[in-house]
Amino acid sequence: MSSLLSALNPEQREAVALPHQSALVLAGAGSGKTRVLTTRIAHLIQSGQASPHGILAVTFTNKAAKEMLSRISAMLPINTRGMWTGTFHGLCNRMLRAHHQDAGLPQTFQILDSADQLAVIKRILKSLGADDEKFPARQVQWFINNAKEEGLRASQVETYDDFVRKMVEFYLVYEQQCNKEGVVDFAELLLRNYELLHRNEIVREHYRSRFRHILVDEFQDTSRLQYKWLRLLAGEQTAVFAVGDDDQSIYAFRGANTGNMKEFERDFRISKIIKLEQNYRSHGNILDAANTLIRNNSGRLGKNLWTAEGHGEPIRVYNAPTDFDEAAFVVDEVKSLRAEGVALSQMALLYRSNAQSRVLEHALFNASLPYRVYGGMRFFERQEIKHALAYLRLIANPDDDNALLRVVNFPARGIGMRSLEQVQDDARRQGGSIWEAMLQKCGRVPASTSETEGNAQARLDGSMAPDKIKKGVEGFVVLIESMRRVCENLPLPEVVDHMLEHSGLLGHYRAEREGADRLENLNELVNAATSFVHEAEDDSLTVFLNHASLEAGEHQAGGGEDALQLMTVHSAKGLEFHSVFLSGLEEGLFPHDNSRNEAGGLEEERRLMYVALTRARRRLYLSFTQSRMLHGQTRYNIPSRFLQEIPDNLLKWLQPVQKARFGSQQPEFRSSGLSGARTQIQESGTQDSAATRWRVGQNVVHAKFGPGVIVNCEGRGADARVEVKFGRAGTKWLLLEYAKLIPA
DNA sequence: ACTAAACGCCTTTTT
DNA sequence: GGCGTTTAGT
Repeated sequence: MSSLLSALNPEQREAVALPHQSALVLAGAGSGKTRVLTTRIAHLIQSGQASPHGILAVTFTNKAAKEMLSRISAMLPINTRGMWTGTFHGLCNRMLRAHHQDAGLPQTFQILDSADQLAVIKRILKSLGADDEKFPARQVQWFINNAKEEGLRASQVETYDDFVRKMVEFYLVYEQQCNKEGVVDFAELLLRNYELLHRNEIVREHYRSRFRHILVDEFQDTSRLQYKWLRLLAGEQTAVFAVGDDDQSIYAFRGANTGNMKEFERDFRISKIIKLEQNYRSHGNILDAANTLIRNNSGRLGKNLWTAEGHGEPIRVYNAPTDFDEAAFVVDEVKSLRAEGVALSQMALLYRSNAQSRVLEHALFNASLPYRVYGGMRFFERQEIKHALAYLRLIANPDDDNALLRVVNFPARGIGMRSLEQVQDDARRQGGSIWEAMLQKCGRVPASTSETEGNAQARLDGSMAPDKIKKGVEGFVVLIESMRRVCENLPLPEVVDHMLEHSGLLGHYRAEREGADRLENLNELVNAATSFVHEAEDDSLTVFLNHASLEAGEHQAGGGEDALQLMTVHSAKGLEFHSVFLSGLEEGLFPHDNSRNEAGGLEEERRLMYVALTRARRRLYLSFTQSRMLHGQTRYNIPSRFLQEIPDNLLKWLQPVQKARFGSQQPEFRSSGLSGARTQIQESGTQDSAATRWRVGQNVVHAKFGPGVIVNCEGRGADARVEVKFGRAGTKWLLLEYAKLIPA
């Protein structure tokens, strides 16, 4: 038997050694999913069934793609060049670039990230004079992306009422604008490529005969369009090897469709689903918690993880009074874990939403613990970086209106709203780009009409001071032109360098009080360009800019060091750590309030919780707070229902250290373990119930509504009433005289 | 006419 | 805390 296969368990081996046919592998968390995928590829190559050239592998993040490649290289002494690996978006980009003409795109087409897209939409809405109360830009963005996800162009969307008609109108203008500027958004990458394959038989057959093996990681997270793309790309001779876990589907909000697994089974005539259920990652208690929790979901494909390891440690639960205390608790535990010899990089702090990271970061910073934040404000999404990228985009293609508008007056160079609107109007009238309009304004176009145009303009806008306008605009035009000229034959890092200095960005941030971080980031951009030149096959500016759009999250300053890992639960998927801290387990936060209205929202939140739990190998901390500062307001919360879905016997409740002297107690808890912990804490503080007046933040139990927390107090004596937020019954005002509230 | 400071707004998760 | 819009100042 091949040495590749000998290290696998029977199910893994079966999957890896499958003959040339499509297959679906249902792989639980920590069951060796990536291992199966990479070994399969290595096996295909080693046994001569495929060459790297004939393999296409789709992953969900760029990180995963890199990981996959490095693991394959470790198994086989071959170069993986020729193999196509990457995200759906990355692969589509690659293919579109190779066939830009067939796809109707300029060679240097640029990619809009979500923020760019939103900016374009806002601009359009403004120019159309749309009512932004009735048509918020976000909603328009959502509408457009959804339509694209459905595979629909503006002309194809069914307009059944005025509202939709309006939306479609925006969509249409947006489409035209993007085409004019030669930019594509994320959804467009997929749709364009789908249309290309659909329409163009030559291209389609080319790739069909080339890629006889397609492997898909995280299949449960594919969207409808992505699935349709796969189906189009896979010919009769193609074996599609899909690996996924329906319990870890956490991207429904961006179109992921677990139903694809069932469709895949049918469309690709899958005879047998291989299930990987042995978990090699976590100890028993952690796995039991995850299994019990996820059983509350309906419609699962069914799967139960088991481990050959022992139960391990109990799951530690901590109830903090405030988010501040929660962070302090995490810091303490991290310190002692480190003292026990656990590397910081083997500890993760997970949270539901990015906003939660700040308190944690603050505490870690003060404790001088090195940490690294993933996601959140990504490197390529920082404003100074976006400014810099905008200049680079203009160097690559000055017709990029979006980029131009971003930096035309940044740093300030005397181009105000007035003159901008003018140039924009001109551009619209002529159907050209803003850049072209600017060139004309400055009399820089030798073309036939330029002179008369310029004069006509000046007359039209007689009320303005044309000289002044021209001055600012002209300065900008000269700047961009000179940058383009100088950078034409410069290597990429020097282009960046030159741009940073001459655009005035460096000067601007040097002069700013709080500009140090930004300067550092800009400097890091030069480094990013340098390493890009070393790694990429094509190191042109255009490809670098694409890289920046598609891999916004990958790059970060200060890698290398042993540091604590901070990230959202979403970005933790696929990773594992010795110890995991999951913070903010509160109703409204996790599960998040916004998920309540969405169909299947709660179940998705639960899968998210499942993902979080299964990241831990050895130790797992769950924490929640009674009050939390969020968006500048204090919120009072009750513990997450997910805590109650974990069996009590797996949990160990921790107490604030300063209370320890009271305690013989490993406290005994009532059936709901939750209120128990709090009782304990309160009793050690103020035993007297008379002394504890009703106060905001107080946890209470109501006979009918169950547990809740006081969020507001009002009145005295007989009129005294409190506003209580209940877990199940919502928020209510209660008269203290009548409502039988019990302090919890 | 342009800039900078001040105010009110929103804030889930990501390619 | 960041954003876009409004306002006051040059």
